[in-house]
Amino acid sequence: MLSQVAPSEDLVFFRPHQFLARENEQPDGLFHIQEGWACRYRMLSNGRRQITALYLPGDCCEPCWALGRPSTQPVVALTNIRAKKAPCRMSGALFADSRQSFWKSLADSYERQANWLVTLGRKTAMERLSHLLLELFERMRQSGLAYGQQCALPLTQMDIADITGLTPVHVNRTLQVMRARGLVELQAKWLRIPDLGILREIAALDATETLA
Amino acid sequence: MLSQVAPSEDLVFFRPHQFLARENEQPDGLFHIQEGWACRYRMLSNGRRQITALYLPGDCCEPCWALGRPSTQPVVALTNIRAKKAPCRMSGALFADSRQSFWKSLADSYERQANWLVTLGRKTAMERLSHLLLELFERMRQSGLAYGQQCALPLTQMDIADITGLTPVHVNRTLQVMRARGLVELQAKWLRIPDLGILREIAALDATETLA
DNA sequence: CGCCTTCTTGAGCCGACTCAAAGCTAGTGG
DNA sequence: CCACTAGCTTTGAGTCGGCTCAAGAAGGCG
Repeated sequence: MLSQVAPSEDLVFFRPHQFLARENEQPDGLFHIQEGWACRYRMLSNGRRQITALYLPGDCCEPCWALGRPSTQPVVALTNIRAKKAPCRMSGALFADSRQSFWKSLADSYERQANWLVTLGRKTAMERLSHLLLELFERMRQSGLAYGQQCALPLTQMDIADITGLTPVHVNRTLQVMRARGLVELQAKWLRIPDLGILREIAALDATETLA
Repeated sequence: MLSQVAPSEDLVFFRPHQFLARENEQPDGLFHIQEGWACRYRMLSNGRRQITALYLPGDCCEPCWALGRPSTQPVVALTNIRAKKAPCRMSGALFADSRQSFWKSLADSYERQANWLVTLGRKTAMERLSHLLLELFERMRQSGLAYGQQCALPLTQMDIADITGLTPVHVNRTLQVMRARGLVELQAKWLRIPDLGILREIAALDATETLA
């Protein structure tokens, strides 16, 4: 992957809670995440927080930056991260190679956001959690990081609460019900979904939602 | 803008409840809305509905279609609409003229979605309504369709409920409180905001949210 | 071992929901 | 001009899903 030039400054690393981008900052490059998870979020008064995007291995962070705007929400590492930094300019010659994949990641990201509007606006706690776990499993699977019915899931219940718009306490209680019903196994940052079809039904997902 | 060919078939009209696009359909063109309002939405079981985007006069419907995907959510007219249909292909010569404005509308739409994730996930009924009314006023103003502190707002309370993730009954009661406090005037499809600053505070909006 | 974060449990509360009915309003046709 | 209708708005009363506050248990790590 690294050419003979192999600019070592292309590879960047982050630790949990470190910022990949701050609010109102014009990022100087896109991150192609090779390992680790990050998220974009916004804080409100009262300490309320809402996570508005997750970046998993293989993801581009953040597609919208290439449209030439400052980042309006901070992006922070949730785990240790290894990423490759690419220049932001769409006109760049290097960038032309990955034009297709870039537009795909932008469209995916856009569609995921639209799906989450539906979930946050209209769904119950169990439907929200089912949506999240299915989406994460599916994204990990497409990156070749799922093993059978399982994958890593390095989120705390508080992170999950801030994605699903719930409180950590209610996430905990709802997950217990789901575990008791055999819908998911989730412990030690590891997720197993015994039956994707059943969980999809519970998530009240549209047949067309790809979760990719 | 229209060349000497001036194809009259570029102009299209819709009536309320008519579809601009259906689910899983590859739209053959983008609509530049000249007059009227439309929305994108998704239906769930139990008749639950969530609106995921609004298209106002001056808006491009739907930026994401140009990225070459079938529409995953239907788009329907909320009022009478007059629009201009443009070919979808980004490579088109005609399209190059409006490349800048297209990317701007895509980025705006993406950012509005991210802002609404925060509102639907973490905000109270009054904060949600304040966010919506401010955003609509601001968008109308930028299109030159606001007059002083007022603008048209051709939505029913049920539409508003489906945007804000509330029930029509609760929208009604919350609007009454807001009217009683002098925060907004809203009647006969007409909106007046006596004090934008106060409403912005109540909306719990981030200082960086442009609402454009 | 001690510290810190995360997870779990309990008890009480409240914002928003449901169900149901009545009052408006605008448009239609006689 | 008025009756009729359909859709929208308003009101009331009761319920509930998810929240808050608080404390304790279980990990993980130096």
